Amino acid sequence: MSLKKIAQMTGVSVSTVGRILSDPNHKCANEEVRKKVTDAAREINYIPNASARALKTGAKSEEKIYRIDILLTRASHEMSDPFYDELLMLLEKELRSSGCIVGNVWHKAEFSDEKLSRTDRLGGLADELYPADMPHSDGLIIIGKVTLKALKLLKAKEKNLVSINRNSTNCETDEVLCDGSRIARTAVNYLTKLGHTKIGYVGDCHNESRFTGYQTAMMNNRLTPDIDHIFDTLPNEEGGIAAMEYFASLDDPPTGIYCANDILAVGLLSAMGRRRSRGYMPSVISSDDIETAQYTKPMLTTISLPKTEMVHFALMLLLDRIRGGHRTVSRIEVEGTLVIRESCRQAGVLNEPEYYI
Amino acid sequence: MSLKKIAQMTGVSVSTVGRILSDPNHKCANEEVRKKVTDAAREINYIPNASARALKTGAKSEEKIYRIDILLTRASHEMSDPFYDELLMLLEKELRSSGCIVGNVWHKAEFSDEKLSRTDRLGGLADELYPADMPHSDGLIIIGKVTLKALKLLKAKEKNLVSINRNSTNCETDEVLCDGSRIARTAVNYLTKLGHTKIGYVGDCHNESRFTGYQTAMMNNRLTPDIDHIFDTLPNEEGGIAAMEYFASLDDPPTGIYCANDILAVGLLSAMGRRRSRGYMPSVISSDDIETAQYTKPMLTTISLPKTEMVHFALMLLLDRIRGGHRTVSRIEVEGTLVIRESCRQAGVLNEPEYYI
DNA sequence: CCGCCTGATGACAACGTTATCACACATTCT
DNA sequence: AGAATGTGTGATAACGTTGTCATCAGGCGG
Repeated sequence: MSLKKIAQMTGVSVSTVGRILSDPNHKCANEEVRKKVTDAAREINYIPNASARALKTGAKSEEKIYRIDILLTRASHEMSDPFYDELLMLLEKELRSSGCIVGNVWHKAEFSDEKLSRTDRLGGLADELYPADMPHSDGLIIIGKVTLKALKLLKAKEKNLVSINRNSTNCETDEVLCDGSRIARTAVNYLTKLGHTKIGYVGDCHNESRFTGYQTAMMNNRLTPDIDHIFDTLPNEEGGIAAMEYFASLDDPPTGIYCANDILAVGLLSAMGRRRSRGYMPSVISSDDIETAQYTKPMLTTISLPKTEMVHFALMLLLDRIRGGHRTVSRIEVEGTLVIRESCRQAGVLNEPEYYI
Repeated sequence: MSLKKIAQMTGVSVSTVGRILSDPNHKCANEEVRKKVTDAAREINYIPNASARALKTGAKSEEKIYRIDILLTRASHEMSDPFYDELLMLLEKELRSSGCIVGNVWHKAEFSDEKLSRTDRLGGLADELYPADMPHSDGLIIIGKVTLKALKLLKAKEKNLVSINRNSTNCETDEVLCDGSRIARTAVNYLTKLGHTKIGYVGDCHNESRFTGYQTAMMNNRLTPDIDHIFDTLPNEEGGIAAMEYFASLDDPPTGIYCANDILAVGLLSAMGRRRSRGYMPSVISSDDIETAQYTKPMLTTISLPKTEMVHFALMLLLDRIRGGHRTVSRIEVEGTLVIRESCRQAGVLNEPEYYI
């Protein structure tokens, strides 16, 4: 399979074999040796190694190695949410193991914060990411939400881009997403299957598909959500704590609570631990499945988003676009999976006190 | 441009640089060294030499050739719709050009016809496709609708499968689809942009996302569809003809008509040709973009489904599943594109009579 | 005869990367 | 304390090819 092999077969040097087989003109060697070598080459069906040849000659490689940039954006209230960091980590891993190299990694809030989205500010940032003179990377993967304006500015600079997000679609770029509504429904359905009828919601109530999912799931189960059981808050740990304190103060609190994301539930559970004397220990379910969900007390039952697959698909979509496999805007939708741990109990059964030390 | 260069810049060995830059896990080196190296790499815009890498690692680069089966199903009323045949043709082409082998190609109605979906009948068909002793292909691509029961039986026999469809999701398997509702909205929006306010619908009105899309688009444009302008029919050529005859008989017919698919529009246009004496020549738009849409008179304006990309993605999804790239059910959604030909005119302007010879 | 050219050949060093080994050093266990 | 384990490194050897050089034989003119 190599020049060396042929050299051994014929008893001549590697140099001679290489010379004979690579020179198109039949002028470079003794006729007798040449025949011996070409015969041997034919016999073992010799195919020159393109990589080695390219390496030596410095020519273009057969398979290009792509350089991919990453932009991680989050709104200011999402700063504490580890979900994005986990995605980022997995994405870098995926890039490397797919033979790509990680270019610039930006971590910015300005692109997703509405209040900062004045065009000039955004233009400045887009220029910062892609200065006129700098050589481009081959593509950009955006994690998190980006305002429409910012997206258009970015798209003007870099047309190979794909975004990964918890949910919601922007319809402007290739995108990997999870149907937030479906996720919420799965969560609520699980609570009802456990017998819960008074099911609360904690999280953002505006422009949040998980909230609408909660509503439809309640409706489908013929339950009408008590207005007092809906706690509208920014999705962070403090919000969870506040929600717990609020619910515990109610005369008729929900027995099951769906938190729009894990970090809310983490806050809620920690508050529950501190308040265990009150005896109010509702079942809690959320969605995302961040790392810490395995280490709460009780361990958090949640709808797990397939983070590994999300970054996998994002790269797949991006590479396909770079290579010209598709041209129209495309979306990949993945599904969440219910991961049952400890934080949900049958209705009427309190969570075990020993969890809350 | 090489590891050596970076090694010189940072003062560490080539080995360390290589290890840091190619190891997917962040765990292989001192954090300080790692930062120094990655920074230097970024600075000189390092791109690994693919040839060298392939040379070193890719000595064993034999790519498996997969054998893929195809199942084309259609309901009895869809038999005349060439959309599926075009998908099939493109899919076979895509398979071949991707180095796959086309296995069995079945063309069956039984799997999608509800009335035939008795379990024993379906079990028999699933057995026919996959007899117990026959060696499996590597995967199956389904074009068209399949009843849920049939899908489950098939899935039991062949777990690598993906389905391609006009719209609607089954949530059971990997799937490539087009949002029917969005397509209908694009079509209706185009008609309103041309000034039409009396917009009719021709097609299936039950369980058809294109119909709901028509309705929401009308609502969004503050138009209330006249009940007389909605023609409920099976989506075939006869239905289009019948619709035309029906609309022409109305005192106040729609000036623009959205047909749920091209084959309806083809029928409608042919009827319009024969009836031109009546002088009723509405704008007509539909969706799918089958081949014949280019050859009607007038040429059909339609929302084109990216058929090539659909089959491309179907194979991509299937191969990724076969190779273990993802495990949860995933969906790829593609978008239709408005293709403006001749069949839509400004409101108030009749279609040119010369089109209808 | 010597020196010079020519043509054929082999030895060897690159190309840039990754894999293997060995070493130094820190940590833990017996 | 000493041994066993684990960590971060660097030196080095491949991978298959091509380019550079040295060698060697033979032929030529001087």
